[in-house]
Amino acid sequence: MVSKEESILFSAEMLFAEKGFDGTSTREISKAANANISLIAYYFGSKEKLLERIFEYRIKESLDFALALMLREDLSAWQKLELLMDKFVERVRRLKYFYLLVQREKLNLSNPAIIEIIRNYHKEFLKIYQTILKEGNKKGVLKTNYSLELIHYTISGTLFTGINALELKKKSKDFTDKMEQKYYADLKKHLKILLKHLLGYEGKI
Amino acid sequence: MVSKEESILFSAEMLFAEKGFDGTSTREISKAANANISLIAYYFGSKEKLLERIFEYRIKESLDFALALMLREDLSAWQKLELLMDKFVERVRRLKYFYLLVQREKLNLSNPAIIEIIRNYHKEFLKIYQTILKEGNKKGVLKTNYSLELIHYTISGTLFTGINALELKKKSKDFTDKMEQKYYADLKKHLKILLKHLLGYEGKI
DNA sequence: AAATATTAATCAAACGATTGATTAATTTAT
DNA sequence: ATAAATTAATCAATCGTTTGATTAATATTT
Repeated sequence: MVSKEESILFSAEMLFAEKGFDGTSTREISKAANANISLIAYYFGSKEKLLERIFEYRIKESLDFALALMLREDLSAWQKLELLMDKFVERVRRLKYFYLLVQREKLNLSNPAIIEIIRNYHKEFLKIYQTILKEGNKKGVLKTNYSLELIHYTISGTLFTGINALELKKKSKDFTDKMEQKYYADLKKHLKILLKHLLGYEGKI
Repeated sequence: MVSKEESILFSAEMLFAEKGFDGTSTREISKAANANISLIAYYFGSKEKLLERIFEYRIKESLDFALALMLREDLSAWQKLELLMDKFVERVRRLKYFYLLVQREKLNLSNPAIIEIIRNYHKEFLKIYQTILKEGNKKGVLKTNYSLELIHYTISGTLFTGINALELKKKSKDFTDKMEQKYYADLKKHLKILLKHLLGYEGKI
């Protein structure tokens, strides 16, 4: 049982992701959420602030999983990176609407509050990389002289571009579930290979 | 001296890129183009068809440069790839509004005509990679067993993600022209390193 | 060469529909 | 009975598009 407030939030997330912020009307949102249109103002203040709330809601939980991973002591640095790639892919897959929204807003850069959230998210993500890499560097298995920023662009760029292209493929009728499974498996493997090369990891993946 | 038709086309390209299709009104476009609002219908039929015309206009010239590069006989396969990376970066930089638009529409997938243009563009680009790689493979300097599609996702994903992040950086006052120059140089280098690893190139870059 | 007809380009004004937001009234829960 | 949640109705503003008229240039006929 979800409240009207949550219903509006989730409906808006999906609609904003699929049709864009300006391409989605408050009436569409309220209809999809089965809520009266004035409840948007009642719970969120405005359409714009509803968008901001979606970001706050999702980002809050977004870095936690990476942070928790970083602190695990039963894994080597490289194992952490491998797991990070797997979990990152799965997360973007599970929250595809939200990450579509993130990509849209990265192109927009019009809402200052959201710009700040994205900036901070990026910064925190780099920190996590850095912590893991320092650990791997101490043991001499990973090199850290390569630009972390460029590595991050490649990892997230490959992931998002790959998943967007998948959405295009899925529009074809002859694209099966099995093919989708393989697609995600290949993508995960590819991300690890990229990291292996860029970080000079010599072990098996 | 540009005609009103061109003026509308270029103004719309910039506005659609910066504010999105739905975020841009026909009145804004006509004002930016210094043209009467009815000229949009007169020259293009509708706002939607104006968007399609922008794609047709830019895509037509877009593959030509890659095609011409592919046919050059004075360059080795690896040299062609290096040049392709340089030119690709420079092109996206020069036509940043258009490539912003492309990224937006890759998230949208609502206009069938544009979906088809993007699909074809992607297909043609893969062909060009393939032709160059076959040539490099014949001489044994490049391996071609790696997925071309994944390589393309990584190259274009890295490029677009990098350039989008640059736009975010440029919003800071202390980001100088010199830093931007270095940023682009580093990005080009990084793309070549990615290719080198993924294609198993052993020579110097 | 002059007069007429046709075309392309441009304009201000208006169209009906939809937009995000707000009001005041009503229902529901505490 | 008070507070919180929800509703229908309404607001001014803006949306994409269309209209009918005007200008200037070109083509055709006399």
